[in-house]
Amino acid sequence: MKVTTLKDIAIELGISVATVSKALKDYPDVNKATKEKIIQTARKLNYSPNQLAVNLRTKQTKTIGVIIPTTVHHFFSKVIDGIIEEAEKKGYLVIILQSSEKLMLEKLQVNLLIDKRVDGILMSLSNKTNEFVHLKKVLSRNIPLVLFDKIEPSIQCSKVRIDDEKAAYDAVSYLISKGYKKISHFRGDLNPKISNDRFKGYKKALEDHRIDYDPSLVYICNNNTDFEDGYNNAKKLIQENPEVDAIFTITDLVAIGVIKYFNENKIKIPEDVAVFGFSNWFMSSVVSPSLTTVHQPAHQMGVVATEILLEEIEHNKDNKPSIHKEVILPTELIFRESS
Amino acid sequence: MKVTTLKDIAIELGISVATVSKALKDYPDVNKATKEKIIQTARKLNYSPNQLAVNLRTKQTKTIGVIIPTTVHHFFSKVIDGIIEEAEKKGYLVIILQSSEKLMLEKLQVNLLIDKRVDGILMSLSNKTNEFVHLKKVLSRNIPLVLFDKIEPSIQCSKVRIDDEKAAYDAVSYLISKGYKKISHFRGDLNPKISNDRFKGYKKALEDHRIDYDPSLVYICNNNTDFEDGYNNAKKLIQENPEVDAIFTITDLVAIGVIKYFNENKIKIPEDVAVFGFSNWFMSSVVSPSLTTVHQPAHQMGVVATEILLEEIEHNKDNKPSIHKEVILPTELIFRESS
DNA sequence: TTGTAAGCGTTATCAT
DNA sequence: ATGATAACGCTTACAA
Repeated sequence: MKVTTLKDIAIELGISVATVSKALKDYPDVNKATKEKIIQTARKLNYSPNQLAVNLRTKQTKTIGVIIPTTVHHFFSKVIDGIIEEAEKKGYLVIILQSSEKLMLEKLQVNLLIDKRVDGILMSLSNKTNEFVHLKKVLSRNIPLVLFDKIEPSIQCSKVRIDDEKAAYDAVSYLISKGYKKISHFRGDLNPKISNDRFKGYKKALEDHRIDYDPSLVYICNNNTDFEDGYNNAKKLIQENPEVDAIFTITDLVAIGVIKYFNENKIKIPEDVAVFGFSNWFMSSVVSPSLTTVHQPAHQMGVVATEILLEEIEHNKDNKPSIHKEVILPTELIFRESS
Repeated sequence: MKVTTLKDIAIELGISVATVSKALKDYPDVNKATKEKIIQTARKLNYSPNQLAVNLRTKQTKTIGVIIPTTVHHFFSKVIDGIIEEAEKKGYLVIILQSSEKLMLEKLQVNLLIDKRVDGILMSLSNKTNEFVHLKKVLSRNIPLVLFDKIEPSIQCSKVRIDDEKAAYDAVSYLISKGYKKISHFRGDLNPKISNDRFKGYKKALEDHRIDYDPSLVYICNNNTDFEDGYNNAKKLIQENPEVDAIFTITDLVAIGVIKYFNENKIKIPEDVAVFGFSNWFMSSVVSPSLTTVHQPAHQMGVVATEILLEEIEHNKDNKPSIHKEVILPTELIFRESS
């Protein structure tokens, strides 16, 4: 089936393309009768505008790009959900790219999106991202950029995140208030800000409550902060520091690995060792014992980041100078059985 | 920063746009020296082609569209991962849309993708989809379409799926071989083919092993086949059919809801009641007791569906008649503690 | 009220 | 080897 264009309609009716275009876009200066005719034949020929042509002409694509480390992750899949939901609501399409935690890919993907002329870009940086020319390139092209979750403070753009340091501080302070003293931390990679912030919060809570910080109680999750990290680190921890009485983990998945190991080895939670997760992933309420954790508003983060991005896009169109926002979404401690 | 176009380069060098275009596309008929100059200035001016213009001209967007019921789902997030991975490998971008199990949205989104001139579409149908004009519209426009997972047999296009009936049959047969006799089934919605196929497999296994089919042992998961469905149906089941000795569930999430309820109520798994899941979601190996289930190759399904789609797209370009494939990916029973 | 024509940034044919 | 030109399908200022 041939695809109908404005020209086809124009020829069919023996009028000009311009008039057809105007009629279909509801311009006031077109005769009611002709307009009616045009709409009729448009419908008859099953016309729908070629967005490529529209985009080229109007210089906007009604499309935003998203670059995240991975889609297979409870947190990111909820963020994506929020992004798509909000974007669709405002008539925007969403192109999703995965950096797979590789800086090189991330740079490449930024270029892809720029060439594709997306109206704006949403990013959560890879754990390996330690230089930012690609982000600056986006900004220098005047393409709105919003960073969320894994952000870089030095980049001049809007950001949506939680206060990781405070959340970690609160979590560890709670453990301390419950009487735990030998508190281990299973932290994330050394590079990402969120990982460092949570670590800082952990350390600060100890200090503020006069507990000596013991570096040997800190374990790094370098297997992609996965279930296995929790499982394996728990094993090591118990061997190396049998006197430990609590663990604060960088994320729920790691905590669930810990729980699995402890359950298998008859280490009682929280009697022998308490466990505190991070994210409030759905599964954390389901495992046994259920996991005490920090609620992180993933879906909302997607929605808010997209709202801000679309605002900036509209702003940009009107050539107004853009004002960047930094939104810090509230977190909440969720108390369950594990501590 | 102004975005560089071919024209800018041409002016800078005092030559024609045509030559610049050819040089950058490595046409043979351009002088080596001028070509060198052109490439230099292109780099200097940070040129990258405006894909919108390229697309309009070449009539292909190197973009594919994906419509799925939801992204927040272990199965679909793995499929997406496979799709993006394969698409990126071949230089295609991926636009993702969520139907949220609404037929109306699904139809709308098909139109969006058509207008956007995507080169092909990948779909897993919503549970509510019971008419297919929108799919036929895609085909009549000669846009390659591949259905996966939730498919519709009557549509003439390529399909990638598993053999749900056989997988369910094998699962239930296994339960029977282990001596279970009162086997309940927590099934999915009444409309989707996969839900009906799994139900058919369940029923056929009973019949083939001379166990009477008892409709009162079949429960429907109508809360989006969620954790709650498992939990609530388990409660009802135990009240209404205390003599039940096994449950085959439509999906792992439901099974995990069952496990939660049983654990809370000291019903022993598998001694009192065995549980069999479906999907082999990562969590199924982690819960206690670990879940016996059917392995469903989610990531591979995404990869294969995309491979087929891109093949058809290339085929289409050469105006060859397209041959549709139906690929059935193998499943596998994964035996763990719950049965 | 309708139509003409330029232009968005490319590509590709056909002259030169 | 290079360039002029039309075309892709649409929008929009301007002319009729």
